[in-house]
Amino acid sequence: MAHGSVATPAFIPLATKGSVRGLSSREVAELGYELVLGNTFHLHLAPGEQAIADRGGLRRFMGWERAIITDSGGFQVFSLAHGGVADEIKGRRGSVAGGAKVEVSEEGVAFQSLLDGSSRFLGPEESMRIQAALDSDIALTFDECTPFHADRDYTARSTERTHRWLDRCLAWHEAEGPATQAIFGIVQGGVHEDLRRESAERNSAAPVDGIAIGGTLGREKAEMHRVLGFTLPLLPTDAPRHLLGIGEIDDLMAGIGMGIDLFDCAIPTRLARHGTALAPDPAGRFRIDLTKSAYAGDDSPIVAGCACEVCSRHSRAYLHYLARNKDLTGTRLLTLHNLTYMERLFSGAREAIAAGRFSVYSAAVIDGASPWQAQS
RNA sequence: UCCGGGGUAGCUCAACUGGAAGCAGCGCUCGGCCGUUAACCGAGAGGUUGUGGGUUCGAGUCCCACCCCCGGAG
Repeated sequence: MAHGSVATPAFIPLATKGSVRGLSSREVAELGYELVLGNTFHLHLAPGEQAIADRGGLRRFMGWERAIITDSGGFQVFSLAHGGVADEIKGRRGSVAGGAKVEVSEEGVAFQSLLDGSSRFLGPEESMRIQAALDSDIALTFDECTPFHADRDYTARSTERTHRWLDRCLAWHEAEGPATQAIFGIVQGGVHEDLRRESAERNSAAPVDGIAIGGTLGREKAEMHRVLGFTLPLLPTDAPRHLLGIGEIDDLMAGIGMGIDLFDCAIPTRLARHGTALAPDPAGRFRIDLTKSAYAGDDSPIVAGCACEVCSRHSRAYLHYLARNKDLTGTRLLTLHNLTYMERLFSGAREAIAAGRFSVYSAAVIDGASPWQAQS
């Protein structure tokens, strides 16, 4: 890649709107990350791709010297219609009303801007043009994220359309896109094996540099594992595989075990802003909610033995106090811890893989060992 | 001491001329958060309306006394 290599498997922090929320780009680099994910949709609405291009592209704009991958915006447009994306994609009924007008056609997606209500349109060519202007190292093709509640017939037609969009993205990129920019296709198909197979074959046959897996992966973790289980073997082994949006620790271990190279997720940064720290606690879903009053007098660090700045200097009591007060310093500290923890988890996985003992490492992590404990 | 204003949920406050005490904000407790509409969202608990009398079918609302708080005057 033009701006550095990425050791895999890797976790990719989200910089949706051009920043890893709460941290400076220098801090993110110092944590060891080599790739962050920006978003076409958000950056198009504000400040606009032209403004970013005028400032030398997204990397220079946000002061990040390493590589950037940009999501195509398909998922975001989808979220406009469905409101609570997580609820919809996992088959729950969303609590937040969607409401925004979104019309999907063969051409692309017409919608109203959340910022000013203006009419907007995003299609394969627009998405690729914007990603070219952002000058990301890796662009994702424009797709429709199939909802859990879509029936098989809709999912089939949607996936077919996403494939036609894939061709249009590649055509635009070949004609006008930056030669240095890599392209990842996206496998859709919902939870249906035959549709996933068709989509995997379609993407594998296309001249892409990597393949991402998107769309709903089912309601339960077991179903996600099932879908990944029959999808991954269909992908070429010589190109990076990116599982979009998945980031709970047990799922990451499972995904790495199945051969996924890249993961991006809002969890470490969002949970941090909501007062929750990542921790080696399977019973607590690998989270510790520091806003709970139980931590008001807890002098221990978030995770004993964690070498991060936060755990080496601050107590749970202090972080509890900061979180209760919605103090920005608390937000930053928890973000630093969570991203440090996630990177430790992945560097541990890389070492374990190199040593041929990933299954042991993974089992230990899922069983409640910290990354450094699982390594030994 | 006098005049005025005020005591309703843990806090700050709602409740037209007396008619079932509030979808109130904050806080608290619990849930949620997975290609970020998210420093966010949802649910719940919580009141003998300062105290004691009185009028009334009915009083947070009116009357009397007292206790606190705020402002002003002496």
